[in-house]
Order: sequence, then structure tokens, then C-alpha cells
Amino acid sequence: MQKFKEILKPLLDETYSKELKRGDYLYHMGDDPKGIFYIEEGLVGLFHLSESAKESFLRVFSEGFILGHRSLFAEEPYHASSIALSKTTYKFIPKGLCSSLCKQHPEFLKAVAMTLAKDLRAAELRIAGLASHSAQERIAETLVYLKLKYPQQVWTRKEIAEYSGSTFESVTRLMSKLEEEGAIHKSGRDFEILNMKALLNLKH
Amino acid sequence: MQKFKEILKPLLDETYSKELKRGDYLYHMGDDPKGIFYIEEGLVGLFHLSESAKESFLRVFSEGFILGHRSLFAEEPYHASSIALSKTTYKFIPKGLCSSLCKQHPEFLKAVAMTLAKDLRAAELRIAGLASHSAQERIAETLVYLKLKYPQQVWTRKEIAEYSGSTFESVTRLMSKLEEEGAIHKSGRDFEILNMKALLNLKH
DNA sequence: CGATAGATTGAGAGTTTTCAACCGATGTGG
DNA sequence: CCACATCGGTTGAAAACTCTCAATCTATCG
Repeated sequence: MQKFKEILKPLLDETYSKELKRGDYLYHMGDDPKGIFYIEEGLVGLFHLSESAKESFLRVFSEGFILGHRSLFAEEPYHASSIALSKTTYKFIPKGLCSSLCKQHPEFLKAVAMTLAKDLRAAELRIAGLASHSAQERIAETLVYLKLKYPQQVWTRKEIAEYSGSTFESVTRLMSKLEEEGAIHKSGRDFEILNMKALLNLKH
Repeated sequence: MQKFKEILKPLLDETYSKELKRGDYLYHMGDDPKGIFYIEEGLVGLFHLSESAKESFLRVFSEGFILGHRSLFAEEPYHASSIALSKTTYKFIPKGLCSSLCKQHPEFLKAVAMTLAKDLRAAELRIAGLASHSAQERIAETLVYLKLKYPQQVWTRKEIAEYSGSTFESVTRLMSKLEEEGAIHKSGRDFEILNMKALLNLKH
């Protein structure tokens, strides 16, 4: 899955990197894609904002991954905004370059298709989870997912809520309960997982 | 989007069609993909079954579309089962043929990537909708989506519920209310939409 | 016409959200 | 380096929506 690094290497060496601090936007929901973004360092989140001003946290991108490719390949405007979750450096690959890349390096197109296919599975499993798991189960699963996959990141209760499809108050409440039960340990705004089994065996 | 028909035409003319009746499986969740399926006629649904036996209705496939491609391109087992929703005829394209197709007709790979990209958008908008819309709003949106896009199909309350992330009792209840309000008209097990605006402006 | 799958309606339970008030951490500018 | 502003976190209580369970009814099809 980290194929993008090697495929894009020659291209990326020629362009300069851009820097972002936490909270900066890479692109906005509704904009038309002009190319794709390659993350060299840091973490980026994809967020959808509903008419009722509710945010959903859709995907996380880390070093070595691309973003913006979904809209480009679908030939659609961005359906969500991407925002740096930490200090981030990235490179921009314009649309035209992507096209020639697809022609000259079919393995790039193949890697994009594979990424899309894996992300589609993940998204559809989340749809199923939203319908079949309780809010508490989803929050616990999200704690495990976000913390195990991105341990260095200090996730806010709000981000955890927006990823799990819940509210930050419910996240806080569950985390307090989980700490009492010894499943996690809170330290400042961060936390660590002490008993993963317990987290994944919550019933409600 | 209906590109598959023309791209696959020469290939498909050489193979024989298979028939399915409502309820038959094309493939089962967990199986390894051995190729992709091209729908010549009919309707197929993709369903995920959770540990707690709750079904989620993930995607619909109609004439001219392919299925099974997500798992093949992700190199993963099927994450859901595909089931005929009506009398269906399809053709099977084995894995090996797909590979050579990708090499010789890059537009096929491109069409697959585009389909995956569009489906990923749809799935992520559903995630956002599950978090930000009430069950009633989601059910109403599902009535509009399923009935306008596939008007010939008689959708069961259960299917509508599994698509909207709700229960069939809630679907029944809302449909009764919507009929009272004149937004839909129920006839037998089928229904028709009388006032789409009203359906999409539900608040709860 | 009978069997079966699907639909309806009611009542009650329960999780989760919402609203509100308050607390604690973090970071910046004077 | 302190003060203060701001952002993030905690906890409580009440409201509300949806689900669950149950009983009954109605289409549809062989």
C-alpha cells in the first residue's frame, strides 16, 4: 500500500514541499480538484460538514499516502474538506501530471484503484457498524483504531466522536467509565489503551 | 458510467449468460474473488451481515454494471454478499481475463477506478448522513433514492430499512404517516412518490 | 384456497443526545 | 514569567427518538 512513495519518487524530487500547521486546509468541500496531494510528513483528516453543521470524520492520511485522488478520478468536486491534524509537509501533483503518470505508469493507476477499493470496503463496513453497533461500541472501536494506528497523535474527544458517529459528551462519558474499569488510562488530553479485549467486547 | 457495456462487449459475446431468480446469491461474504460479474438484466443487491445478524444494504447494481470488482482490485475477500433482487442474467469474467483487459484496455481500469471513486463518495456521504440525519430523514431519503432510481422494483420495508440504517417497523410507521400527509401513495406492497419535496424536507 | 412472507400498529423500554454549568489545560502577549 | 483568553474536557439531569417485542392483519403465489 505504500506504493505511492516509490512510484512518485522521481516526480516528487523535482517539486518543492509545502508546510501546514494543525488546522490548515488542503482543500475545501465543493472545490474542483486540480491535482493530488502527497503527504511527506504529518497527518491529515478528511471531514464532511452537513447542512445541520454536524461534522463527520471520514478518513485519515499519513506519510506516504495521497489524497484528493477520489474526486479527481471520479471527476467530481470534493465531497469533504481535508485538514491538517498536525504539522504536515506535502507535495502537490497537478492534474496534467497525473494523467501522463496514469498512461506511462499503469501501476500508479492500479495503486489508486486498490486504495479506492480498500477505502470503499472500510467505508461500507462503517455503514454496517453504524447500523448494528451501539454508540458505545463504536466509540470503543474508534479509540482502538485511532490510537493503535496513529499512536503519536493526541486525538480530541470531538475527533473521536466525529469518527464514531456520536457526540463528544458521550465520548467523555465512556472514556471515564473505561478508565474506572481499567481498560484505558487518561493522561492529560491523551490516553493509552490498557485492555484492548475489553474495549472490543463492550456490549452497550 | 455505462462504459462497461461497450468495453466488455467483444468479450461478453463469446461467453454464455447465467440466470438467477430473486434471492439467489452471486457470491458470499468471505469468499475469495475469482473474477467479476457483468449484469445484463435485472437488479442485484450487496448486503453485509454483522455478527449480531443485522443486515445492511450497501449497493444496488443494475443492467450494464459490474460487481465483484472491489474485492478483486483490493485483493481482499468479499466483505459482503451479493443477492439477486429480481430475475437476473449476468456474465462472468474470470480474474485472468480481467488482468489482460487492464493491460490491453487501460480505459477499463480507468472506468473501474471511476466507479470505485463514485461509490466511495456515496458511501462516505451515507456515513455522514447516518450521523447527522434522523432515522425518519434517512428513511425518506431512501424512499426517494430507491424508488426514483429503480422505479420498476417493488422494494420491501425490510430492504428500505436495511438501506437507511433503521428497522422495518420504523419504515412502516413513517410510510403510514407520509401517506396520511399525502407525500406518498401506498398500493399493495409498492408505493409511489407524490411529493418529493415533502420527503426531503422532513425534520424528524 | 391455504400457506407464507410481508406489513401494520401499539405500548413500553432504554440508549443517546441535548442543554447547561463548570473545570482544567495550554499557549500567547504584555 | 504571569495573567488571561481560549480551547478542550467533565458531569448532571431531562428529553426524545427509535428500537424492541408482541399481536394481528394482508398480499401474493403455488
